[in-house]
Amino acid sequence: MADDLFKALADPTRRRILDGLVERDGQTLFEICARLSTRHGSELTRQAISQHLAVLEAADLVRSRREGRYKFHDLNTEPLEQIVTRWLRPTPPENTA
Amino acid sequence: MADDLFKALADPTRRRILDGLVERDGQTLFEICARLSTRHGSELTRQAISQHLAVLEAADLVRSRREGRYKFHDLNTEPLEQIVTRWLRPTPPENTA
DNA sequence: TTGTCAGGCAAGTCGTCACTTGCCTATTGT
DNA sequence: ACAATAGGCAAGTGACGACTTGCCTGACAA
Repeated sequence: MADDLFKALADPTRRRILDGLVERDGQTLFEICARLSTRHGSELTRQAISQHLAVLEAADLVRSRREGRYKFHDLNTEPLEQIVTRWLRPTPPENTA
Repeated sequence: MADDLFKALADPTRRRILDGLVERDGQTLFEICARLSTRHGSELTRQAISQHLAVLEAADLVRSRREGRYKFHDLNTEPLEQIVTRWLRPTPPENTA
């Protein structure tokens, strides 16, 4: 679980995909490809991106819904929450003795 | 920079090292080895751990200070802050010390 | 129905990463 | 001085990950 999460974040392309989904949620595979190509000079194949999306889905960072021949990808930031809280000193409980 | 950070977090052993440093900061290499061995059943070589520490240092997640023949390793959580804030919807700055 | 568009599966290549082995340096204690 | 301790450097191996190529399925429009 945590393994999938950090593995997913380890790749720069996948991080850029997440960046793109923050800007605009619910993109299709081709939209994501186009974005990576124009925004950043990515020359990756559609299949490459598709595989990246699979990894992101495995980490539950991206969820997909199918509609007809389209498949939309939505960002899920939930898993990110636990990342920092794992290593940050137990934040000062403020008013808990 | 971000590249080093996520690469560093991608490995489970390195994450456990960070866990250990949260518990007890300023450990030496041998202490870290011992911890990984006892706490988790790690049977990794000293050199393996040493290399992991180098990666963590490259990501600035760990800082080391040398004293005589000892080298102490300190956790630095600073780089972790930017992780979540990258993808979380712009959170209200409110408490920026 | 046929062509096109969005996406998927599978195998193969290549590079990188984790880990080991072997040897070396520096500091400390007796 | 000598041995033991804490750590470092470098080359080699094996596995996994990123990416490509080639082909296939399913949905929609003419």
